[in-house]
Amino acid sequence: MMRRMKKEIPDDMLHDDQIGSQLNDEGNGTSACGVVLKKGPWTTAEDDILVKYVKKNGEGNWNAVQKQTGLLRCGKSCRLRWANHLRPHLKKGAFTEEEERLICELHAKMGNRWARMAVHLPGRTDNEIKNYWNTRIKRRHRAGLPLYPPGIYQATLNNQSTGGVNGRNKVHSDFLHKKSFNMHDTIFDCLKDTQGILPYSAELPDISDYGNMLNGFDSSQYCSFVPSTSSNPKRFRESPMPFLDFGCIDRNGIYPFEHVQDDAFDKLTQSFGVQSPLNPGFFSNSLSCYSHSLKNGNFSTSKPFEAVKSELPSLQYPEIDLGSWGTSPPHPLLDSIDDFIKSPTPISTLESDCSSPQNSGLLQSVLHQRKTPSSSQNQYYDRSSNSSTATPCERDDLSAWSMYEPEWEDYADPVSPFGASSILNDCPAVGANINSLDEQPPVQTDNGNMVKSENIDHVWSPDSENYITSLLNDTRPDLVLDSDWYEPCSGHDKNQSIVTDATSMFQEDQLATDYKHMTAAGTSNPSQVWEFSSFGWNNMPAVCQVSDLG
DNA sequence: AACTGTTACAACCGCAATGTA
DNA sequence: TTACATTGCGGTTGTAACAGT
Repeated sequence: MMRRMKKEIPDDMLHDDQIGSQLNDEGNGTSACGVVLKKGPWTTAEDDILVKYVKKNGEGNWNAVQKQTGLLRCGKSCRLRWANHLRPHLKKGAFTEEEERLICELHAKMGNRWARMAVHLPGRTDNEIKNYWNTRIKRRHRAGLPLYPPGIYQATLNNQSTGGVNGRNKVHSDFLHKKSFNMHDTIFDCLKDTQGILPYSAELPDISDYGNMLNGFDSSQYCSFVPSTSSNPKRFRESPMPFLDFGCIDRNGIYPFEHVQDDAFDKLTQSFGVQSPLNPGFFSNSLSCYSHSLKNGNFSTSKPFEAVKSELPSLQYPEIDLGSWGTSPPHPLLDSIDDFIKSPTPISTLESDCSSPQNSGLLQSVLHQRKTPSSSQNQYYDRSSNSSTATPCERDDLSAWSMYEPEWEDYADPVSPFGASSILNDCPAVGANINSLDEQPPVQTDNGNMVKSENIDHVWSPDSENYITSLLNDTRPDLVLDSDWYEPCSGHDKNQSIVTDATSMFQEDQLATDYKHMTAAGTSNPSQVWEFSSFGWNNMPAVCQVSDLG
């Protein structure tokens, strides 16, 4: 990676506008003593002051720096400067190949948890890693390459599948994580106004990622997603998904979806200025599917919404940390999905209205699409027949992961889920070397400069059926009781029905397309690019996380 | 040489978590 | 228990340096 050394800025080169305009921790650009604080690049003199202070007083109490030294920097800025530049044993310079590989692996596990990643890279700061990764994202996006090197994804899956008793649910959790649910705030606002209630957030499917999923299957694009309008994902985690007023839930815990108020969707549509798939018909019909399914399935004695939640295409619940399902705020509709999965209720009775040929289920639809020779993407995903025999356990060299094995559960990331299409698109090629960074080494240009290029020839080609099967086996072995669970009339009606019911509402490509348009129209910022086919490049979720650090 | 686009880096911002009086 | 301060984190932005045209 090309590195540049930034010039140190002498004291007298700072402009006036770099002084005092910063909002410090007190929020007014001044210190507690009313001193106008400076912002912008640090000077060597300031560094010296800070270093001396830390040597004398140790780290911490950063707000005291200004008070004791007169340094016109807020405590936060001092801490950052020290942590990222001044503290000893910082490793400067380009990342080594080993470090780059490690970052990829760590990101696959942790997502955008830079600070935790930095722990594994001595001398490197979270900021460095973050910058590196963001640059990598742009670079690879531009090159049309998958973000993760081959082997990362599957190895991660393998690890999580064997990484502990908690792996199952936690992986599932990541799979569904809300971070990938980035819907314009307007949705929340208008619905909140209408519904007046912000129901538990976990029940609603992530429409955006159903779109992602569909498009993800369909697209060779590696990833993309709807950008959040909130700059802080933590905020988004808290954003409920108030599509429904669960105050209407009946005493059996079943939500009568017919009660979804149409005007809520009208508002929603209006907010985006387009006719959207989020129209009343869409939701009421789709949700009614669930309702009927649940009712028909005699879910009243179980916890229907958990079932729905879990059996949606394992993809999106706005805020779910399966690792903490047991500790989530109690909701009458939420409990362990396993209760449902293990329910003695004959699954045949769960056949819903959605199980019509027209609504045969997202996964089935996707699989069918994959099987269709005319699929525009088949070329891309086709791979040798022997690849289809590969199982997660057979794939890749997992040695690179061994060092993290004991820590798997430490890196469950409720923030960085499996992305729907990320999962499906990021599948490494069979036999790919996990140690490969999927990048070409720097190429020397005519003038001798080294330019890092992308290997555009690399193709990740998951086998749809085996891949999804292994995926679900890895993520929800309790769900996928057999590898051919998705096969119609395979005798595994239960599983199929579950998935079918859960995914039927989003199985139409047009829906995803419409919603894509809707979201695009909904942004107030014309320059903001809304991508829908999968995850966004500037906010790539982890390939997987297993559990939360807690 | 001028311009444009990209990269790498530094720093800021807002928020949440944690600590403390 | 609560209010406030501090710390930590991740996203975003700004910009210098560089590459290509």
